[in-house]
Amino acid sequence: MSLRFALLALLRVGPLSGYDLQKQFSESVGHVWHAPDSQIYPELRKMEAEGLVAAEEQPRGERATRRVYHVTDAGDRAFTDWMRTPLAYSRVRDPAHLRAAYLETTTPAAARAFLSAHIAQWQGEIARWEAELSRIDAVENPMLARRIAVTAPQDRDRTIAFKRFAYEGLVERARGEVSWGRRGLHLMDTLVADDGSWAR
Amino acid sequence: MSLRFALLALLRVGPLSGYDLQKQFSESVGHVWHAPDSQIYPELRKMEAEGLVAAEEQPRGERATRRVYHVTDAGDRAFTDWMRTPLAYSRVRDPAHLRAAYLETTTPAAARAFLSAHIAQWQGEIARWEAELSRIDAVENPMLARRIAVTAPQDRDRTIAFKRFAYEGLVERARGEVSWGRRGLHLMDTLVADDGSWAR
DNA sequence: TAGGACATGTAACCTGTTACATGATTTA
DNA sequence: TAAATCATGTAACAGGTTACATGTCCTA
Repeated sequence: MSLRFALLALLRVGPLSGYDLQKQFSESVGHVWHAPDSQIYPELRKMEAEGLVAAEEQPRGERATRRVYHVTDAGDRAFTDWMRTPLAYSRVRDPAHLRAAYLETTTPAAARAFLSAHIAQWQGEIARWEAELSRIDAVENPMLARRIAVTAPQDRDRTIAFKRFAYEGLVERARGEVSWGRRGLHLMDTLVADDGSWAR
Repeated sequence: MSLRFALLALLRVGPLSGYDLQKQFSESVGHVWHAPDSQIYPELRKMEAEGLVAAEEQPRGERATRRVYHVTDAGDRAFTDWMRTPLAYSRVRDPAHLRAAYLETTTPAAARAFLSAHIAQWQGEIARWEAELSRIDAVENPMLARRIAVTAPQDRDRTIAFKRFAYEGLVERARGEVSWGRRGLHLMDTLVADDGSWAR
């Protein structure tokens, strides 16, 4: 549902081929909304069929062509309409918290392994998002640079401020996950120390 | 993928019919892993076909029957194996942060509406989870009470400790979302105050 | 001339959502 | 006898994952 809006957000900055889009995607919006290329190409075709984007076929060498997509008026309207529409929040479905609720059913070693992996997972995400934050500050991210280039000077700060805001939110959430995992490890220490019986 | 393990977690406490399971589900594991009944019934049939659960058909009145499911040895093994298996973390796909990254493309009113809705959404979740935490402390939740009843006394603290741990994690995350949303509203104030031009 | 980047997909499958569909039993 | 609750699903579709599939062009 959101994929097409992520794609529109990128294309609104300027036309891109499916291939370029997919590459830019993975190092910009992809940090917030992951999508593999096998999903991007068909989605672009669907959006084309619905008139949200239009493709211009460009010859590439002798035989090959590439399809360069741009946003149509209808696509632009779809994007701005979506931005005004309340978000549909999906119901919680969280494998990590599901498992956490039943850690007493496994061995202390498995419980600790789960918690350590959770911490490592989110530390990895923090590293990625913080790197992205530095790139935002330095306007090093190519998509952001292009976006800033086509943005009126008085609007640039806002553009950057919201990118920062979004990524800071992700980093904070990830930090929360890490500290939750650490609390879990402490909990393990107290539970195992209090009661030597827990080992299966 | 996780649905069957959520179901097994409940059934390990004792046999339940699909209907009872579905009711208990929504007020226990369902807080962590939502699933509608239209998903639960077919999943139980699939699990039965795979030998993870077995059903006993009980007559109900003159004509009707109900199928009461219990966990088989294979099902128990599947659950404990899953508890030992590293979790597969799925890639980030977060509509709220996606939208947040592009708030400069909409009106200040729409941006504020989005942030307020985000805050309200997570405050609602906090209320639900905190209520559940009180029920956990009072051992009022029927599934937890049954679970405690079949748990050896020295293991009860652990069982409760991990339920608390899981729900506390959810509450903390939700608090993070609320404070992120509030920061967003403050950001709006500074951006709109600094620059009267932002209104479309 | 070989390898890496460019370029674009299809197919099968799983998970989840939404809407629809039906009927029996119990209780007020 | 009507309403609530018990009881169990099916069907169609949307969205996402994984694996597979194919070929061109540029550059060292």
